Amino acid sequence: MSDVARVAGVSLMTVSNVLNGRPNVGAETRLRVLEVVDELGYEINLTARRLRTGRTGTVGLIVPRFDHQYYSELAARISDALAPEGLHLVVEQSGANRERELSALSLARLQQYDGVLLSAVGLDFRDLDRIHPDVPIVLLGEQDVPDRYHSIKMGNVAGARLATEHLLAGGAQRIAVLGGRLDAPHLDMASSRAQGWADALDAAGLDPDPQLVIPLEFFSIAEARSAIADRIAGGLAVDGVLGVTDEIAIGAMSGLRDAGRTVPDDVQVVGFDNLRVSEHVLPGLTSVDPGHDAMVAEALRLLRRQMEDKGAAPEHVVSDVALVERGSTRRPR
Amino acid sequence: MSDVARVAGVSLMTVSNVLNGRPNVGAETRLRVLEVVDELGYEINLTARRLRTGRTGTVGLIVPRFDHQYYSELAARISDALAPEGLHLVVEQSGANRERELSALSLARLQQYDGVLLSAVGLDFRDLDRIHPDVPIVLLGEQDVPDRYHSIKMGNVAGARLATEHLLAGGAQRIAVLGGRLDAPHLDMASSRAQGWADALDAAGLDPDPQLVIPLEFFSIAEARSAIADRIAGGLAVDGVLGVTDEIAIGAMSGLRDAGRTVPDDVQVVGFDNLRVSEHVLPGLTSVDPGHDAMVAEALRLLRRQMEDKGAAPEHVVSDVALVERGSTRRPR
DNA sequence: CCGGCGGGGTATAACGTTAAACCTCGCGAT
DNA sequence: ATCGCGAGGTTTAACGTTATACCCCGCCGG
Repeated sequence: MSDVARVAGVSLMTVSNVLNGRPNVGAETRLRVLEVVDELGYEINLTARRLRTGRTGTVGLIVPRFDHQYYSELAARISDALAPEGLHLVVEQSGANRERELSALSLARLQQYDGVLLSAVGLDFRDLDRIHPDVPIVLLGEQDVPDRYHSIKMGNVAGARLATEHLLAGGAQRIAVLGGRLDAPHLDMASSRAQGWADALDAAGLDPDPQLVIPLEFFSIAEARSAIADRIAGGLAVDGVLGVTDEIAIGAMSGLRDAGRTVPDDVQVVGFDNLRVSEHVLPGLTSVDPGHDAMVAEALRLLRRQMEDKGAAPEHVVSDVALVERGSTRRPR
Repeated sequence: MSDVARVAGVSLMTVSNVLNGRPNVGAETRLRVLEVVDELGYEINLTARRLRTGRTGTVGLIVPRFDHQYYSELAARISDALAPEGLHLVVEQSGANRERELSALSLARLQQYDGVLLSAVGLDFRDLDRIHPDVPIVLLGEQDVPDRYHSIKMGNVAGARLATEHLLAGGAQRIAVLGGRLDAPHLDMASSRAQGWADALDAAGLDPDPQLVIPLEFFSIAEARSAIADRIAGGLAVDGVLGVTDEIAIGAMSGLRDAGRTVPDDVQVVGFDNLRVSEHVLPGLTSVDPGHDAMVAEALRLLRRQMEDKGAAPEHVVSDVALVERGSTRRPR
């Protein structure tokens, strides 16, 4: 910048003023400066600007994995929603293991953003309590979180219940919850969706059979596929599967086919998340739609509120869920 | 940091030295400093460090869309590969439209990273020529790029040819290339894969029928699905489909089913990218594997080379492709 | 004719680090 | 006795911006 100033024969501040469109610069001067900028190929140093101003124009999104579709769709939605406001999204992967999660979460890293959207499944309360950043944060979450954070939660229990009721209405009696768990220390995604499943069965006067709760470690398609196929090969009787995510449900459909079952005639399948691809797999996957757009809109609203007013009182929003019926389940009779 | 220094009764530099594990700090002093750091909850300001040192420990990956699976899988792979080296990956979306692409590409933004992996489809030569950054860059690319950049290219032509030959071997005669185009100004992904298709047909003594080149705008599953269904409804005779990406091929399978065709009996389908999900759709999607791990490894090698030696001569690597056969195509007879 | 004011512009001091030079011991070798 | 040296530490000057205060000049109203 000082090179530009020298060549243009003005002061540093004038160059800065021109570049930032500030007033009190003469028209000729402005033109001359812009010319020199172009000529020298000068580009502003965002790091220095950030150090000086404290603003970055950048929002960070932290997700456990880039390659879980739910997160990549989320990232795309948020990025698109942020663009009109002149804000930029950058995405970081916190990773499966704790060490990397903590490193991504270190206050130091978070402070590089004007605001942070944190979608951290593995995270537990104590980690969150350790950090008390002055960066605006919104937790996008599946699990319960400390009250002092702003948060958007999915209607996990309600959605899983809706899905399970739909399976029951279609005639299913033995519904497995693939990827679920019942004994989690905190109410995380896997356990709250399993909870919705149990609630629906209870309400229907059925006993949730622990055998039908099939935990998964990585929540991947491949893992889900082999898990359900193995159980069936092991003699488990099943006529409905609630995948705790769409990816798991997609894996389940393949696994059921591996095991010689047809969907939806032998076994109905329903997923959770309503991913874009779910409409296009064969048969189309019935899924719980968590209201993506509303979640994103709310998340950004909470973020903006904090950016404008540091002391804004935490809000906790729970998104509405809805069931999207497709070919992997039978219409209620 | 100066607070820490004052409370610990040492100089700023000593605190800095402790925090960076530099020598020439006494054991007691080190301990005392660390205590105070903890007590005050001090966290280093990465922006200031970056301004001073010029290093960030961060690599940027710029992709057109987060929610195209190919890119999210790529991001995950790269992030995983970078972690052991103590480098951090952040991902930015350049977006579909030119304006946002240019903004993501502004030298200013790129300079925030120690290195940049650029996977920009929409980009044309002139954009790339405008920037001549001193940040190490590797182009991950589908299209031809200026020689002065380091680049990793997929074996697009070879892969598409392989796939088409496989369809021919399985007995297909009228093979559509969904998402392809032949008249592109530059050899981008869509046109180089279409080129491979044309090459294979030529070699087999068949005439590439322009009707069978079905261009797409967004390369989305939904678009592919309706495009193929519409063509078939319009009377197009087809017994093989080469989707230029796996997502397109997945859409094609749904569209074929919508049109009353079965896969692979009526129509064989093959994709390109070998996404994780492709193994698990029904039927399994035959796909061209572009050698993901090798590409990532090479990309990082080129990046490191530039980081270590600014003036390193540009290298251009083309990845090896391989066909992965699954249920969406017939075995050669 | 003077005071005030606004347009155009500049000088200076930060923002929070770290590289580099430098300082001061105490100790062992000469 | 002196020198060199290394361990432990400090001082200073950047890195590239921008906020703030300030300066100068011409013009307008009273």
